[in-house]
Amino acid sequence: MDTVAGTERTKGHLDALLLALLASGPQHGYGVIAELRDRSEGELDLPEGTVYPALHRLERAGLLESTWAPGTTRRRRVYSLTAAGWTALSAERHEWARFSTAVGSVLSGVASA
Amino acid sequence: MDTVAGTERTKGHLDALLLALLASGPQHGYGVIAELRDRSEGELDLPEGTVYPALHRLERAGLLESTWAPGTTRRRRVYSLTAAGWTALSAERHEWARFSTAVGSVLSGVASA
DNA sequence: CTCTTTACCTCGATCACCTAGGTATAGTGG
DNA sequence: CCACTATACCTAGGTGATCGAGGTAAAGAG
Repeated sequence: MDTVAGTERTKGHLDALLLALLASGPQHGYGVIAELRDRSEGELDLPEGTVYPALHRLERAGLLESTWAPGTTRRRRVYSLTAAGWTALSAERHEWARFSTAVGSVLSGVASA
Repeated sequence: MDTVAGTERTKGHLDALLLALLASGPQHGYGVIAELRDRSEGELDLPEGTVYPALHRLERAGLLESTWAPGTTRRRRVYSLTAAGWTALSAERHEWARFSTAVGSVLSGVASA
């Protein structure tokens, strides 16, 4: 079957995913993709063309910072959260909570009126 | 504050929301918007420019059918699920479950490797 | 008789995301 | 030693979902 991304959309939650993943520690682009796949049990398999530009954008926005990995054989740009990134992550988590609760209650057919 | 939609972010789950809402019974466009708002406690406040075209699209796709409400004073196009619509809803529910589980486990920082 | 609410509709812009393409290095099997 | 695969990075441009803005009309409220 189709994993969510690849054929489908990450649906506006890309930033949250990237920030959350980098909350466990610095990671480079290719590694981010792999870990996202692992943690979601294959469900989230984002293309490079999605992830790299997003990392650049988050860095420009001041939520991430990066350095070329020192002492590594292969060239790797390693990203980590800035203070602003942690704040943003917190906001994203709350938003996800609100959003998923809202969608969940509609999908499960809860009438509130 | 910002509700999720309006600033956007319903991204990709629109069909699921509309089908799920109509699963509780036939409803017209304006009513769909209002009920979505109620059931999500104001969180999902979708603009008409989003909902009406989506209903038309779902009808063209054979997932919904509509009639002009008989005996109503005001003109209302009432939508209800077709058999295909119920099937699609079931699929959408599963997909939401998989997607939200995946995002949830990334956001909560679960390492599976 | 005006204002607000209900109720419908569509065009066009925006922007997030993906596809497709490209570079280069390190390890592996023959 | 040479091809192949995996790692690792990157971007230009297309596409399509969603929304903003605008428009019509009838009904109830004041």
